[in-house]
Amino acid sequence: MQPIAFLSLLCYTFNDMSCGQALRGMGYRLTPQRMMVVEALHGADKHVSAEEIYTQVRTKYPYANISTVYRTLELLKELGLVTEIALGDGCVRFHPAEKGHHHHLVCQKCGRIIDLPESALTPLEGVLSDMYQFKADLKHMAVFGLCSQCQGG
Amino acid sequence: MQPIAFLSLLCYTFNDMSCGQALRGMGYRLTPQRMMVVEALHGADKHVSAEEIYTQVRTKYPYANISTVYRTLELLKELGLVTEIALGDGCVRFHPAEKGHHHHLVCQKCGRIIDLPESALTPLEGVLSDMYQFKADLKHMAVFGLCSQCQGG
DNA sequence: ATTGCTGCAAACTGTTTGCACTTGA
DNA sequence: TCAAGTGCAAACAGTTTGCAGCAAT
Repeated sequence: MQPIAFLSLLCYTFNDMSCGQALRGMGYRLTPQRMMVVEALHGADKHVSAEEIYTQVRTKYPYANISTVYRTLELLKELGLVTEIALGDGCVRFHPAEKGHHHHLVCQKCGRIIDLPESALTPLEGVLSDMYQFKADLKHMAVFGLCSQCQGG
Repeated sequence: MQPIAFLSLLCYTFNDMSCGQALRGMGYRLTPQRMMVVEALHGADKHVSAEEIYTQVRTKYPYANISTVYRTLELLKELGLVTEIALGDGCVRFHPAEKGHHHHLVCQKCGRIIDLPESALTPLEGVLSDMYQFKADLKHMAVFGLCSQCQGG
C-alpha cells in the first residue's frame, strides 16, 4: 500500500479540532500529518516530546517522518498554539496552549513530576515585576528538587 | 613541540586554587588540564559553556581536547564544586559553587541576563515546601521573560 | 495550477564513550 | 609503578535543512 492510499484511510474526525481549525483559519494547510500531531498533543496526559509524538503518529501512519513532526511543532509554536518546556531530560517537551498553563516540580531522584497550578507562581511574578521591572513569562516553568518521598536520609 | 613539552611550560600558580586543592584532597589527580578548566571557570564573569571553556583552555594549550573538558566538568559537578544551569540557549552552562548561588532573569528578546540574589526566591522555596512538601533545589534557576527595555509595544 | 507540505537523506550541535597511550602520585 | 587521566576518533541523541516530488486549497 502506498503512503497516499494509507493516509486516505485515516478518519478525518479531527477536522473540527481547535488547533486544526486555527491552522486553516490562519491560512495554513490542514494536512493529515498535522492533524495527527495535534491529536497526539491533545490526547497525551502529560507533556510530550517530539519523539513521543512521532512514535504515536507512526502507529497510525507508519510513513510519517520525524522532520514533519518537528516542522509542525515549530509552526504551532510560532502561532502560539503550543508551548514548550524543558523538563531537564535532554529534550524539549510540548503542551497545547489551550490546555492552560501550569508549572512543574521535577523530582531529581525519582523523576516524579508534580503539577502546580498557574496561580502558585503569581506572587513571584509580582515580585519580579516590582523589583526588577522584569515581565516574567511563566507559562511553563520547571522547578527541580526532591519530592516528599525522596527527602528521607 | 610536543604536547608534554608544551604543558611543562605552563605555570602552576593555580596549585593553590580552592577547586584544585579540593580535587587533590579528595584523592583525584590535579592535572594541568583540570587546572585550566578550573581557571576558566573562575576567570569568567558569567556562566560558561563547555565549548567556551574549551576555547579558552586551547588558547593556553592547543592540544587540549573537549572530551577532557566534559569529563572534568562532570567530575567537578559530582563533587559539588560546580553547579550547572540551562539558560535556554541549547547548552548547559557551568558556575563554580564557591561563587555562590543566584538566579537569572533571561530576556527572551535581547538575551540580557539579570542576576538575582539567592534570597529573591526563598519565599518561593517556603511555599513549595509548605504546600507540596517539595524541597526545591534552587541553586541556579532561570526565569524567562522580557526585561524592562524590551517590554515596549 | 500553484504553492506549501512531506519524505528522505544528510548535515549539524552538543555530548558521551571505547581504546590505546601517557602521566601524576 | 600503575591506576587514573588524556587524546583521538567515532558514536550518539536531538534537531535542522536542501531538495525533489506530492497534495491541499
